[in-house]
Amino acid sequence: MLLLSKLADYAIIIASYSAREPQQTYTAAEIALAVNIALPTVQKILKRLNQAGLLQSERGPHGGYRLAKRPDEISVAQIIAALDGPIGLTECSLAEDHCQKAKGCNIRSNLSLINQALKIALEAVTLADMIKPTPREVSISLDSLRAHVR
Amino acid sequence: MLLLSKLADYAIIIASYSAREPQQTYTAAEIALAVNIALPTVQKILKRLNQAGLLQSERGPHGGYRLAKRPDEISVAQIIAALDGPIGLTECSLAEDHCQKAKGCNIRSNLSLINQALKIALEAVTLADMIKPTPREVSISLDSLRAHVR
DNA sequence: ATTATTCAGGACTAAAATAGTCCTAAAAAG
DNA sequence: CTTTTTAGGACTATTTTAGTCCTGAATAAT
Repeated sequence: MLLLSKLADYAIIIASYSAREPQQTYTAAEIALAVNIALPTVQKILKRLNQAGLLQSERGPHGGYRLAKRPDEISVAQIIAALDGPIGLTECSLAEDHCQKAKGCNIRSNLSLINQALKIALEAVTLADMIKPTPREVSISLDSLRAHVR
Repeated sequence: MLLLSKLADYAIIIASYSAREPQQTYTAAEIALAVNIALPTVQKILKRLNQAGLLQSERGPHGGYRLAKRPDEISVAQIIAALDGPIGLTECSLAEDHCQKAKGCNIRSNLSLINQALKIALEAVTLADMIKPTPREVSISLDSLRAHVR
């Protein structure tokens, strides 16, 4: 069971790449070369990140993409959402109208808590965290997570 | 972005259903009727749960399926794994040989922590929890989660 | 024994999601 | 006005996933 689509996975790599030089503008081609992903795919991903407001773009010569915000203001959750849509454990954690299959299904409240926890965890990790060579303090995210759920 | 496949989702419903009468043996047909899922699909799921050792089966008249362990000994994580395979955020969280795309990729340690946290959370929730009408103490899982990650 | 019931195993099909590519247009710079 | 580069979206191919079906084996009852 894989959580992220390939595209979202790539997107995290790409965003992390440009987070290392947040001022710098990179063309799609440069990024494709740097992260070793096919150019058309990179282009697609950059467009989506741009539409989601996570990147800024500029056309023409010397154009390209750069982060629209500071690395610590862009969460992994935002990147995933831009590529894969909203995060949910099951269909029914997204739907407003609760689960059609009414039988056997007021069961899932525990799962929805896990879902929430996951969301919060992904929101807590930012690009700034991603480019740190060795991670240490995801405990921060877990604290906030506890706070939310308890 | 959906975390669980439909099949895994169904599996949780089905397992929860038989967790309410753990001694009772149910035929595939009975369960299909009760949870309102197509019989062949239910059969497929029951077989996989059985193969995974979560259910016991008996053939012949009066045959059927029942839980192989107590409800509090069967975690949601086990059910998901039986249907969707091992839980992982990305390809590279499963692979032993770390990420081929070496460029830009010693980046993911934070994600793998989230992955771990998710796993632990799913392991902490059992069928016994699932059949409680109102959930309260996922905080337990989060504590153990904190313990593991910190 | 024979028959009815039920699971076991796995092949197969169909549908949907995903990944990946490509084309045309628009903006910017020189 | 030509080159560079993104914008938008259509399109195709691939892979996954869901769902169905068939044949065989175990069990129980008559």
